[in-house]
Amino acid sequence: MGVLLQNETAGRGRTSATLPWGAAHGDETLDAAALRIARAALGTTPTWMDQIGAFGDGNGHPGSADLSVAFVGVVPPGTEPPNEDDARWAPLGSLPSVSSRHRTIAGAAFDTLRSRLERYPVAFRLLPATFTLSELQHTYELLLSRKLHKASFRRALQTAGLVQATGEWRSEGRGRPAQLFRYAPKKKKGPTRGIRF
Amino acid sequence: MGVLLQNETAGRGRTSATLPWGAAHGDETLDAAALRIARAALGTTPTWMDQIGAFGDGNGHPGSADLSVAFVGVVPPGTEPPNEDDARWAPLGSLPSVSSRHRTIAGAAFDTLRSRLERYPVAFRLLPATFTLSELQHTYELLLSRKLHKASFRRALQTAGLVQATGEWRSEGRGRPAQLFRYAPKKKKGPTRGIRF
DNA sequence: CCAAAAGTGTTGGTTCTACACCCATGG
DNA sequence: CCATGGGTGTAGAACCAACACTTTTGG
Repeated sequence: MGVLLQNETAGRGRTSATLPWGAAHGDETLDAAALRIARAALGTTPTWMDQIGAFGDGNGHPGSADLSVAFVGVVPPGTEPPNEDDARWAPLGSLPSVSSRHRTIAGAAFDTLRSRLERYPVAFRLLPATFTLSELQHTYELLLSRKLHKASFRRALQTAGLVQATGEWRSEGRGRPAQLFRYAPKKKKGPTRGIRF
Repeated sequence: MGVLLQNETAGRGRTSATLPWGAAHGDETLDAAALRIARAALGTTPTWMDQIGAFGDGNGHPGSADLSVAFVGVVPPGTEPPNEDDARWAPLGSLPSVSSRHRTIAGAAFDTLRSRLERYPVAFRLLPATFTLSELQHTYELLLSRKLHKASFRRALQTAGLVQATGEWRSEGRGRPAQLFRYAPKKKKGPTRGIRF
């Protein structure tokens, strides 16, 4: 679980880190601009993106663009940026030398991702095409920041009908090999769950 | 369930309707600007506000501010804008002569409100200080766009411990009078509910 | 054999939904 | 009395968390 940071030379040889950013062109939508910037920083297309929101603290001078429209995107693990000098993955917990606004945005990105997770199966976009159920569970545990019970997790997944067994097995070092699954949602009508206050 | 629209004179005596809007001052935060604009249009302070997001379709000329940062706010029913010539409530279903972006924003506002509802008790901000349980249920049904079962709704509310009976009763015409309640949440820890895919 | 990780069955408690019913009021 | 809406009890189903257990690999 990392955040992609870019190195910037801020004059006199000093470097600082920022989230990937850029200005929107005059004739493109916000989503298109975000996708373009993400691709440029990452070298590949994110498997999922969504807008977080607009951030502005009012500290800008008139005339300067004191407004950031932030987006979140995710990629499967192992994705590396094209050149390590310009961009690198940083752990979410410790973002070194990042402006306070970018720190706020990174936190909000995590919140947005988590809230989307409870409504759409975003977690699968964070995994390769085939994955083990333990990997899926660990992804959910990372995003939700809490441990999940193995049997309950698998039963809920079975009920939701979102994955399909491939028949392949992968040995992960020690222990019994795990079966690989792929994301294959069946359009099922959830019968409108209960209300939560 | 209405949307506050403002009348604007668009030259040559033609009028069009827009969502309340305004430019942000250089030295105020986005939230402060939204609050200021909402107060000006409404005559009173919304009981709840939150950002929806940024909207821009790339159709603007360079130099013009082709970006809208939208907010939702709610007020109890019966709130009337100061003068009916400038602003009025329009039903959400039929927004006459509103630009496509503002139509998009109005729809997104409803979605944002609904998604916040499932996480925070926003519905109470749409009601007066005291209300009947049926009014509360109807508010939830409006926001969720589905019927709720009366007994289940009240049981869930009881469990959540969010309301307090006032002891007052109100006769609503026909039928048995309904007891009035007030919003009085007790800090209770929900023991981390199950997972939903 | 042993440790480790995958995968499954069962059980008891909680929560939800739907039904049925009683209560109080206006007409 | 009756229609209407408020308010409550209960039973069956669905759900969930925890435990216990078996299976299969590497060392």
